[in-house]
Amino acid sequence: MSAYDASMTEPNPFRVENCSIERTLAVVGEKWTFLVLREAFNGVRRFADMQAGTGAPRQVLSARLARLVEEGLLRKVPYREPGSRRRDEYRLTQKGLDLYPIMVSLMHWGDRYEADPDGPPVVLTHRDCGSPIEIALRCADGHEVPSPREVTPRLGPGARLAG
Amino acid sequence: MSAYDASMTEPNPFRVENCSIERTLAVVGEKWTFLVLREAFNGVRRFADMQAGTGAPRQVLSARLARLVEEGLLRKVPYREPGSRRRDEYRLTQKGLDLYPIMVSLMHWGDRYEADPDGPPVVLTHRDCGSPIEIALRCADGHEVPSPREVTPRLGPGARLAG
DNA sequence: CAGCTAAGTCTAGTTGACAGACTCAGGTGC
DNA sequence: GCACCTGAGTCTGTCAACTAGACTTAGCTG
Repeated sequence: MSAYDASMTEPNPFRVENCSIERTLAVVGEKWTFLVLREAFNGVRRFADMQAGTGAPRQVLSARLARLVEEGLLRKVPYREPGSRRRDEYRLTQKGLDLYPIMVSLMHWGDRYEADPDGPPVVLTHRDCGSPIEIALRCADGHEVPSPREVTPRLGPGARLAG
Repeated sequence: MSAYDASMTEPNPFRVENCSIERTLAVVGEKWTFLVLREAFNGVRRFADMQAGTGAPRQVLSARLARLVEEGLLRKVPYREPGSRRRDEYRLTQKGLDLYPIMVSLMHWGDRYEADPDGPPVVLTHRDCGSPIEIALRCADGHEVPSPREVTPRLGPGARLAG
């Protein structure tokens, strides 16, 4: 997947029927799910707080939480406030935590193109030194890869070409 | 936005009403749009090819293309095959191209957690040296930041706290 | 048992996706 | 000028998901 020359009969010779992006989208590729995940990354764990943070209708939130638990991105952890019944919180699993680069990328693009004129509302910083966080594309040899144009797709071991 | 300690009254002190993630999601936060963008990054430009690659119903595709043009992520470029009328192709703008880290992150997460047992279907490589592409989180001082737990959010210049 | 409250579930109306068919609009050949 | 062509839409009725608001559930406490 890169910006690619279209002077071929098949516009995309890397069109696979088991595309990983599409697999990811099947799990998280819609607004409410992303917002739930955003809340989870912000440490929000309880239903009511998730609802306040996302603005999702309860039915939508309930369904998304159940789905994310089922898919293994969130797990339920029981808790009980004094005076209340036992309830569950929702916490990110490692599988869920590994979505972090996606969330940061979404934020940075929004910071750049959709933020208010005052600038970004939240800045992510390195806990140890305080410098802002960046997302970098590089190759395994350590080269910087600043643009999609310097990326060449290759068919991988699991490639199944589509019609 | 990081994995955060929840032992406070406000579960998320960085809850802003102008969240950049949410701004991004308002533009691209649903399946069909991402699939259109995937095709665009793969060099697919024409309606019929977009449709073949995404599987989107024509009405959905037409609406998404129009929206992406309106939002400035795609632009229309006229073309004409001999024997045919003038038509438009759809190409990524810089604004659209800057979504690349999101697309790569989606792919990598899918490669890791949702791919077939044979492995990823497509591997992105550095054009100049052939090594696989990676996404790295680091800070502006050059430190590696391997986990959300090493990230500290701060309110930015545009922060508008939510209720 | 009544009251409480967080986390769901329900319901009728609205909106968007969907499959399939139809239309449109320039180019070409007759 | 007309018929044919074809890629890019547009239309339509059905189905699925979202939505706002209300209601229910299920443990705990007094």
